[in-house]
Amino acid sequence: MTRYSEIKKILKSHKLRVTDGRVDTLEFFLRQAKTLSLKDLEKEFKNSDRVTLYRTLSSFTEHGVLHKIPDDSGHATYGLCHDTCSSEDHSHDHMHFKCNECGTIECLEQNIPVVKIPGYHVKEANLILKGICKTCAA
Amino acid sequence: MTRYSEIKKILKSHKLRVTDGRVDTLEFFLRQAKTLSLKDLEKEFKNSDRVTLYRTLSSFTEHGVLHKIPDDSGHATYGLCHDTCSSEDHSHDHMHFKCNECGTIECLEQNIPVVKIPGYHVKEANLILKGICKTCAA
DNA sequence: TTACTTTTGCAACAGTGTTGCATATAGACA
DNA sequence: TGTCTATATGCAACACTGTTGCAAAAGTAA
Ligand SMILES: [Mn+2]
Ligand SMILES: [Mn+2]
Ligand SMILES: [Zn+2]
Ligand SMILES: [Zn+2]
Repeated sequence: MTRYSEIKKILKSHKLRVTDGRVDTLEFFLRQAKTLSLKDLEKEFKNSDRVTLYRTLSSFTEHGVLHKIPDDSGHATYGLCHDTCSSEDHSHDHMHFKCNECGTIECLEQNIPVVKIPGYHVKEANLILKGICKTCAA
Repeated sequence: MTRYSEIKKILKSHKLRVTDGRVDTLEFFLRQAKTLSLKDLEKEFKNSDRVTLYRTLSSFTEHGVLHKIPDDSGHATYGLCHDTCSSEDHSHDHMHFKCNECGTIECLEQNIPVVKIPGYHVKEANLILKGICKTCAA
């Protein structure tokens, strides 16, 4: 199976129309294998419209191809979902790591510990660790 | 001791000049006893300049009167520090809770569990829980 | 009171995110 | 394959938070 047909398959399985821009964007995510921001896409696809890239990220997130990683920096970052995610079931319990040196944000394997607080209904948890990543620490 | 002299004392102990705006802002934080954003201050102090309020939050944060609470919504929120915080020592390990209904962000007593990841240097952790707060759940 | 330092108010700008709308295109179906 | 309809795209424009520069005002210490 070619890379292109694989990407098309992913898009279709998430009920997304196959367009050139979406194929390129998804291919970029798969090739980079790391989280990306709108800015990253803008740099990569200089001829593409900013708003279209923005909407690509939105629809990917909505359809379970990507998940939005909460960040206080003002730069929204996106990471690939696992195969299990769809428009319907789209949940993530893993934590994230932001490197103070290279700036990359990584999805970690580890899940966020369950926290219970008397009187509260906890429905969601976001844990972001900061420090020096494996690559930069080496 | 009057409220005003108490507030003056707090400002001075954090090496901040006592100005009308700072007294009002700190008084508001103490009275509300909850986290506040720049927007909240703008609503309360309609005659004040937005930039001045912004800088008040900045200097308070810098001098250990407030701590900035990371939020992905784009609204930076601030909470009072404990008495122990100063310009020098200004650390927080507690988690925060954001209510999906009333929108308030609370500082929780509980500290964030320590997470270790092989190969990484974790220096900071931010855990934000979301759901329904005690007041809204009742 | 004076002299020095910091804060304030105003204007202006930067950056991200977001919407509306006309046009182009993908996917479905005859 | 050609036609139709819903969706995606490109462009312009806007909303909003955060941020800086600078001159005038105010705080503090001598
Ligand atoms: Mn992730
Ligand atoms: Mn707090
Ligand atoms: Zn790194
Ligand atoms: Zn609530």
